[in-house]
Amino acid sequence: MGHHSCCDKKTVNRGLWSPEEDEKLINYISNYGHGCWSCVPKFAGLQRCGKSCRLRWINYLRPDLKRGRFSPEEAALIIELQAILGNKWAQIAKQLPGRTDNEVKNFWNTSIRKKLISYDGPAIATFPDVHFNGNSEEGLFSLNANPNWILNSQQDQLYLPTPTPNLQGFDHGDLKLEQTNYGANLVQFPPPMAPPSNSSSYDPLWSLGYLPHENFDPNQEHQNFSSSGATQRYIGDKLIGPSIATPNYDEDPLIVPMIPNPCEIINGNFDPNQEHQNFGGSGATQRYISDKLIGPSIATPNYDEDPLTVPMIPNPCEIINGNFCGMSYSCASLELDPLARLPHFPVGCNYPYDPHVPNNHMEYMDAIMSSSLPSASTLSALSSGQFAINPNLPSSWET
DNA sequence: AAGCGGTGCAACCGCGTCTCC
DNA sequence: TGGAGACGCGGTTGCACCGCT
Repeated sequence: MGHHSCCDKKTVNRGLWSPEEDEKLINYISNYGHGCWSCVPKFAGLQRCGKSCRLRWINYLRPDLKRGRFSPEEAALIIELQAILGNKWAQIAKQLPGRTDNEVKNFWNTSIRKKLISYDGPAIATFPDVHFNGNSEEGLFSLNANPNWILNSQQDQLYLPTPTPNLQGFDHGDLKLEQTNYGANLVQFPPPMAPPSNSSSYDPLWSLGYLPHENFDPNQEHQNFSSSGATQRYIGDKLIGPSIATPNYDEDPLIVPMIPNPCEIINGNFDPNQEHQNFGGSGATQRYISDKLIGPSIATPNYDEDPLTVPMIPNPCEIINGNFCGMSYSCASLELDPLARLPHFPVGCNYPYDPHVPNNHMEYMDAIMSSSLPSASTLSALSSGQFAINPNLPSSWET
């Protein structure tokens, strides 16, 4: 267990910081800035190593830190970002003003991950090959957080649950959701664009990964994913989602379905044996009885016949909150920097899932959700049939 | 009231990356 | 170009606190 070079001295204090040490560090950095961290303890009169000073300042003494419990919005954002980025706590923390990577990491490990682990069994047992950014636990989380992504392996289509009725009337700019036709829930994405140069001006349409398309017709059948197989798409020299099917829609735009939310699952009302909650339909079907997977291949939902054939998906914010209200998830190519489409979550805003709160915070969360869908690697796993969905969910994930 | 276990968080550790010479 | 030091990050540990018995 080697120490940082400046920490080798036996005279260096370790362990908890005393108020006096804190004061010294605050005074020094307030007056001079930290500059070279290795020099800070010397000039500040601290018997600490520079690394320890840096950690103490960043994680505890910084004046812009927001202490206290994580809000549901922050928790939801952490969950979503973790699904996107994996355990990149520093990057996640950058999206949470006033929070440190250590804080986010601790919150994840103590509060969120526990809940996922407590509800892991079937998902792990059923889908041992799931990898998400090379981290099996992240894959596990993705499965649990979004347990109802259904991919038609034959058509290379990723079926995502439809929006909940709560979203009726929810207007994403020019995008109109049509609840009664699953095809209408496939949102069309034009070719990805660069984010606005002024990142401070949040454009919900950009964050959602799409722009209004005047030719969008929610009733057109071919708004499903193309059956022509996976198509590679590039932005510049960047490969975008090699396993994501290119939809045959006006020969160009990406079509991505919206994801609904699983009130029933979260609330414990989900019954996998109920027909409308199955993922049944044409093609091979996966069914669960209790927690056992019945049938070897991927379900193909038949949404045309029964618009209620809607797999549900948990809403992370609701998971944290212990209650649930619906909202949509949208999907865009995640090979773009997902954070480029993520706004900073407004601090102290109202809980955006509250359907009674008529503000546009829903869009923030939608932006988050839109970025939380599987990465290309996950989609590859989906398309190769490596895993499917286990509808068994905890009856309650109270905070 | 005391013991015990669980929980949350501050801090440490090791390693990868960056920067400078 | 390579080496050394500094920095940043993710994983882990240890301890204080709290609730339960």
